[in-house]
Amino acid sequence: MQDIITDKEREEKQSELVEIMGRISCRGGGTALSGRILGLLSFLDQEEFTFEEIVDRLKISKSSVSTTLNHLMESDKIEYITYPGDRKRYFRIKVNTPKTFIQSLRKYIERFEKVNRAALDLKKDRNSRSAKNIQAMLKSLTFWKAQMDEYEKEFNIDEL
Amino acid sequence: MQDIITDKEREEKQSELVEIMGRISCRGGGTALSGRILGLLSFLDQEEFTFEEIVDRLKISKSSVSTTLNHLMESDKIEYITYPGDRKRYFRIKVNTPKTFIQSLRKYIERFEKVNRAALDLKKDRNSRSAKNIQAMLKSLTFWKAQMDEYEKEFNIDEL
DNA sequence: TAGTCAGTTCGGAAATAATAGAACCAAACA
DNA sequence: TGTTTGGTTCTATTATTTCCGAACTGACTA
Repeated sequence: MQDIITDKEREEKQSELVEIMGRISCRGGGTALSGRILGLLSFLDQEEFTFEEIVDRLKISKSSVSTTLNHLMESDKIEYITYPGDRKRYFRIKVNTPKTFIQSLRKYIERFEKVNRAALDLKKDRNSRSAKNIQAMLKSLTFWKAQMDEYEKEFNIDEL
Repeated sequence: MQDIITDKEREEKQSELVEIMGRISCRGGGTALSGRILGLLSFLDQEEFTFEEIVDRLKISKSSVSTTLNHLMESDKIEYITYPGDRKRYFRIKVNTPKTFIQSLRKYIERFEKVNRAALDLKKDRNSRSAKNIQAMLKSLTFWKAQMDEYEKEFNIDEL
């Protein structure tokens, strides 16, 4: 049964989700603030927000918005567009963020793998408990890297 | 060509890796200290370490070691064993840690999925740019959850 | 040329997290 | 009974992160 919901109610609920995103984003490598900005650009019905709108709606300082927007652009999570005769930048989420998400995870995994491989090479006894554990770990890391390749193949959306 | 390496050199290199683990572990949800403890228990040739040995080797305070060891045990990364007539606890890494690693990731993904699904439900226009982006995201989250199931099946080592 | 607009940059305050220090405690033991 | 061993717990201290305010900048505009 579909509830009838007013636009105002809808927006309130959306704003709640924005706050939740802020909370989630702390884990997942981001600040509360970057999470809320991502939520705003993603969850509201409005598709593009100016700098000022973001400041007003989220009630965060211009400086924080400025630095956070730049981080989010650097990490390819958002982008902005402009309109002729309008100085403002209109920010919006960049489509298909998940790919970049995986890329940073891959980097982490690769680093981890490297250290563990080095540690294994230094082991006196490769059949020791801890050496075997490292081997098991490396095996599963290999699994995940393969899965990532799979993923990139499957979701390989055309880059801009 | 295999290099000949003395035990001393080996241990030095292993200790270096322990420090690197400390650095890596910051990302990956842990403290530098917990990373170093994991490295110590995992990378050295010695398989079991007492509380005191950890304190001495890593030069961190008893209190920090105590709390960190307890965290690591809670999150199933390490365990200890005892020997009759010896009060000391002998700490060692718990085999097959990777599984628990995936479990925490899964929890995060599920939370993220939930918020995004809620946001999608609140969208006025499901064909809007941001709505489509959410849909794409959800699709890839589904992919990863399936991959995790796959992983657990493949690496399903017998629980203690 | 002065003034506004749309931000950026710099310094620091506030909050939070990580680590240490010291006192404490329970079990074993002399 | 007092003392040592093997830790724990509670309270600082220190470091780091996050965020803000205020001053600044460069492009445009009146």
